[in-house]
Amino acid sequence: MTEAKHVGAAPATATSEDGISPEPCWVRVALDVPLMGVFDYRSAVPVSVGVRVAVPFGRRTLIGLVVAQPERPDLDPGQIRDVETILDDVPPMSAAWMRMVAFAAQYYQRPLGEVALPALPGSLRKLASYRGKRSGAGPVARLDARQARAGAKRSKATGETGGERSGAVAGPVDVLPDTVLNEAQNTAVQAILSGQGYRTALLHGVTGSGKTEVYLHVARQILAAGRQVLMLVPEINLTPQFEQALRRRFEPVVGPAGIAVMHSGLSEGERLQAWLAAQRGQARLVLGTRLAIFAPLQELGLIVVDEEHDASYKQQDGLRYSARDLAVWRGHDLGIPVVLGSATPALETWDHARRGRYLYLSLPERARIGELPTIRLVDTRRLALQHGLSPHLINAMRERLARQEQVLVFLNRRGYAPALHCHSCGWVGNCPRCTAYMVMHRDARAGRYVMQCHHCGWRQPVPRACPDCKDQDLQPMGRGTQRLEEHLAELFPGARVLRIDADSTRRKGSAEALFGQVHAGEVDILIGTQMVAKGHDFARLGLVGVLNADSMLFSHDFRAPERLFAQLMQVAGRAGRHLGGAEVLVQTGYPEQSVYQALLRHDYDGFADHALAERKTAGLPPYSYQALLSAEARELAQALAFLSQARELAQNQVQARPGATAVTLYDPVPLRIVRIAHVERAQLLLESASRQALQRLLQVWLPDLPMLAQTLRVRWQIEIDPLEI
DNA sequence: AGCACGCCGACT
DNA sequence: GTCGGCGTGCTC
Repeated sequence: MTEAKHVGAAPATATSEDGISPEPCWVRVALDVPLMGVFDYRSAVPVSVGVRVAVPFGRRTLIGLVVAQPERPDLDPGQIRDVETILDDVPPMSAAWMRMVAFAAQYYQRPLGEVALPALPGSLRKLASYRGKRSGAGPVARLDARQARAGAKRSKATGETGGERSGAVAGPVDVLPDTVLNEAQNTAVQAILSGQGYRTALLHGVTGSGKTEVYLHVARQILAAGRQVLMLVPEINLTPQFEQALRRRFEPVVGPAGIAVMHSGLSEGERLQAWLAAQRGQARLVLGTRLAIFAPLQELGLIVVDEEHDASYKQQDGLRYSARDLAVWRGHDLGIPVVLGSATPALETWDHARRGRYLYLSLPERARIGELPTIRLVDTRRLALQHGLSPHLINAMRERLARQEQVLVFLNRRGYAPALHCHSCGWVGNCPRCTAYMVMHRDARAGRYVMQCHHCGWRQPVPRACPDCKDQDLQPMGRGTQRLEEHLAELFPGARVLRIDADSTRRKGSAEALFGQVHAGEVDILIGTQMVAKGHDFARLGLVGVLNADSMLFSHDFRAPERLFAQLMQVAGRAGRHLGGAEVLVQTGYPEQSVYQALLRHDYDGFADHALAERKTAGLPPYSYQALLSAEARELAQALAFLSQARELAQNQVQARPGATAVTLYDPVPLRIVRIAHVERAQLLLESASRQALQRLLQVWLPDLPMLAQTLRVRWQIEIDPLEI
């Protein structure tokens, strides 16, 4: 047995004073490998649960997390290897944190290590950060040393002695200059704070109704009570103003170090710094994207999830967790309040509120000046459209522009035209690697057009003639934001037109710059994709035109109307918060659709109740629970074969347990876009009225799949509570 | 997922 | 003769 080395604090003593080796200790370690289960190791000294260790694994060494100290190992002791290093440069992860990752691993059907380790900053889980570097002390010691040096430099410069410790809330919190709340906001704050222990509240209010003020007032009380606050937002880059607001309000109390930001855009060092600040209790308030739900917060007293309906809370690769759902779980586990805020709550959330499982708090009107914009539908079925624009919209734009107001034209389709089409033979340009149209793009710098695949990134020049019939009459089909920009510039020659989409904001910081132009009033007509729908409050925006909204309705996904409603409400919310009399024109060929009718009345409640009734009839979520098995292979047939054999295995499992709540196994189906980058994909949906029944089936079924996948040469993954099917 | 072992093609 | 292609087998 070799002696485990320590990194950081106290050295380990493997042998006692008299030189006799004590009994070895067993440690159970979670590793970030795609193998179900945990791995036992031998250690000379006991290692607490929640401590990281470096262990040999096959031919390499990995950092793992100790999850148990078993009496006996699972394996024959002869097969068990020794812990190489105990990494005790940070305190053990708390029992509560361990519970959370264990729950997530179990619920999302992944190995514990694949959840726990990626939840740590990279430098704490990669051995490279402990090797080779000078002083060898590891990333934490290096960071602390650097900060101590920086601190010494600062205090030398300012003549101060002590460092700025902001571990605890300093001074009376009531000194804060707080805004005055309206009655509904006040009621909400009181209701959230009045309960004892766990409680999830749905804070329902349109854009501008003052949800943020409610968060801030509640947070202030929690901070004053000496607890930490976690605030989640969908995308940190779209809401730097959120951080500004927090800093303005809370920096005087908790200090600059009292607020930490966590998102995927941070560098390795910044990430570690924020994580340590949270872990050590220096950060009292953590603002972050979905990954921040795993922040180690020992004194957590409140979790806020802003725009809780937003799909960004669901991770779409690796561990497919929902940060919103984990927030509710964590709040429940810790016995603390959770606030879910939205103008258009997810129907799952709405259902909980309706049943009284969540506290329902409504902020009915806009808190500040301004009224809700008027929404009008423009029935495009009998209209002659000009470049896709109805006469109504064009006229309304004229009027608004004449009044020096800004106009937003919303079109959720980037590029010049969604396809290239041959008028004589009907050929349409497809991606050579995918079963998808190539999108025509205008390369502004080169002044010419290129074809681009939005699924795999493939690019090629625009063909001069049709590859099939050699006809040269190739025409762009449909309209993207670039083409719309061109048309609008022709239609409104005097107007300053700006386009904001993923293409025009590719370079870092350019989104900020473009939004800045809009805010500064340097833009008359703004063209935007969904990028413009989130977060920004355009003070001088008098009119929003929505093009092509119907395309979202045609999606086969049962959540399409819900997403459309949320998106349109969100876009409508951009308009005239301070202006008054703002208007939203939605062009549609289906004005009688209930989504649009509800939208006209700003009637989320009506829409949601109607949609829920439909879901209930159809047995769809939230009245059932789903899991999605997807498979990819070179040939669709392989993927389908894997899925149908998997389905058979599941069928056997279902039949083996009569009396259990039924789990429906649908037929395997190819994905709508079958091939992406030469990989063909299919999926199998599982559904049950009982979450437990579904979970139990998955537990016995999934272990059979790796072998099946290997023989059929198929890659697969399981997603729990899929958002898109 | 890595990482190595293991057998078959074009080259310093 | 090797370098290297990725098939498959294993990891407490």
